[in-house]
Amino acid sequence: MKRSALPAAAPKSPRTRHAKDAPARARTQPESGKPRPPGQEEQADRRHEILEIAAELFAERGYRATSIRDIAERAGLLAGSLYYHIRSKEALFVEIHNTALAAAATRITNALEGLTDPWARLQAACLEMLEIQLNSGSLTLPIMNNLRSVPDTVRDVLIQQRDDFEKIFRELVADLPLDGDIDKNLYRILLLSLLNSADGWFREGRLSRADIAAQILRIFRHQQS
Amino acid sequence: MKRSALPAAAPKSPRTRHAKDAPARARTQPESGKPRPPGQEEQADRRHEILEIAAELFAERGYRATSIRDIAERAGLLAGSLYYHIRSKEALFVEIHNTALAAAATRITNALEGLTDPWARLQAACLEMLEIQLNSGSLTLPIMNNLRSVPDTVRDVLIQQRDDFEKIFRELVADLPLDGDIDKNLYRILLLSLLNSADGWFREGRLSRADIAAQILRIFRHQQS
DNA sequence: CTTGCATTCTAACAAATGTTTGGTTGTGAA
DNA sequence: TTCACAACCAAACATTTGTTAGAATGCAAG
Repeated sequence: MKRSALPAAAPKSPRTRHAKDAPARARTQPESGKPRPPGQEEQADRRHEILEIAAELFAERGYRATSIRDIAERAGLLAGSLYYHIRSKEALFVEIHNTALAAAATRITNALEGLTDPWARLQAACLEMLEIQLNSGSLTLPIMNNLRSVPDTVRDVLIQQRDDFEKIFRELVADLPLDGDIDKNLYRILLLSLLNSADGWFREGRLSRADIAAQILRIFRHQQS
Repeated sequence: MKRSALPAAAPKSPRTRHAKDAPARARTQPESGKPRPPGQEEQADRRHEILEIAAELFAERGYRATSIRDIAERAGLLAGSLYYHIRSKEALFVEIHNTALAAAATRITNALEGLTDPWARLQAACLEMLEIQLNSGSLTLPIMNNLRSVPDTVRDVLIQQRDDFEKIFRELVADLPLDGDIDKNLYRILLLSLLNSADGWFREGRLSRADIAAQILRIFRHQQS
């Protein structure tokens, strides 16, 4: 309710503000880390930056708790200016989710390259999924849990996209020499539920991500030969 | 954005409504199932009903996506009337969470009664936790995931309360004859993460809750003797 | 009937929300 | 210089939000 600490003054006349105070870093250079070749690829670059900022906020606060003004402020814009780059908040969220899922899929597929042992493949996938899920900075984080707070129109699209993504794990689990009385469907669902909510239980400093992946496989490995 | 279908008329003068149309079931009897001894225990009964309604809505839509007016409408009241029973939305949520955690703790403790084998105890706890998590109707459902969308002031209280609750599972896991290279802390965290997000992956009709609990233990059971 | 009390309504408030419109700026091309 | 255009600002809009204040309602006790 009261997250932003106001300057404790000027409570009157909210419509005579003269800019240069709220956006907090407007009108400075875009401060990109690279030396920035000044002639090209600058069009969709700003948009990508905005997508990353929005993804980070959505990841740490959820869809509804993240306002358009929050995203705009972090990007150094005013709220209305965001609509030059995006069509709506829902469309922004869906696009973030789609590109994140696609990026995660290719990252996991790449991490599997060269591995043949089914358990080693599963462990590599778990580790890569943990890295993805715990680096909420970049645009690779799917927000696949927390679908409760998202509007109905958005959720259906996300679920469809998520099911496509989970096909990777469906094949991984299918190749496992699991005992016959273990339901492979539930097995995969439980494993994915763990990984998807990783940022809910992960504590920095204890076990490394590789250790956790190894521990997960130590639990989920059964009837190995 | 447009969840409530308006009556498609009367767009003007929104402050001359004459009641008896919006609350949908105002002014009827409290419709309690019991024959209702009409002299007593009626004070806190209405309040309990409101807590249950709010708990159900919070569970299925999340904290921010559930408005005071949603809760009030489901209870047959107007928004302002809710404040006769509650102090604020945050306090309502915290109270729901506390009573839910307490109820869940006693349910699980009761389910453990008489069982001595550590694996049987763990399975009973898992099954009871599943029942709790999948019956979002009553006031026993903790909302322990989804803490991202909750305000900062509330989250700290919930986390403290949740840690107390998880002590039950801490002892359950401590009694397990697990292999030495399995981190019991992570083991418990992963198991709880599964159970807490159960309503995110459970699909009605496939496996029964008891089957799922058995499957979970088939996965998490190691080095048994 | 009257009084008191519990419960709900009516009506508004300020703030926050997603979004739109029209203007302003800088920059590169002509 | 002029032109065009991409990117942003300024200012508002209509809703929705949590919350409050005061007036009605009904019911039980006196």
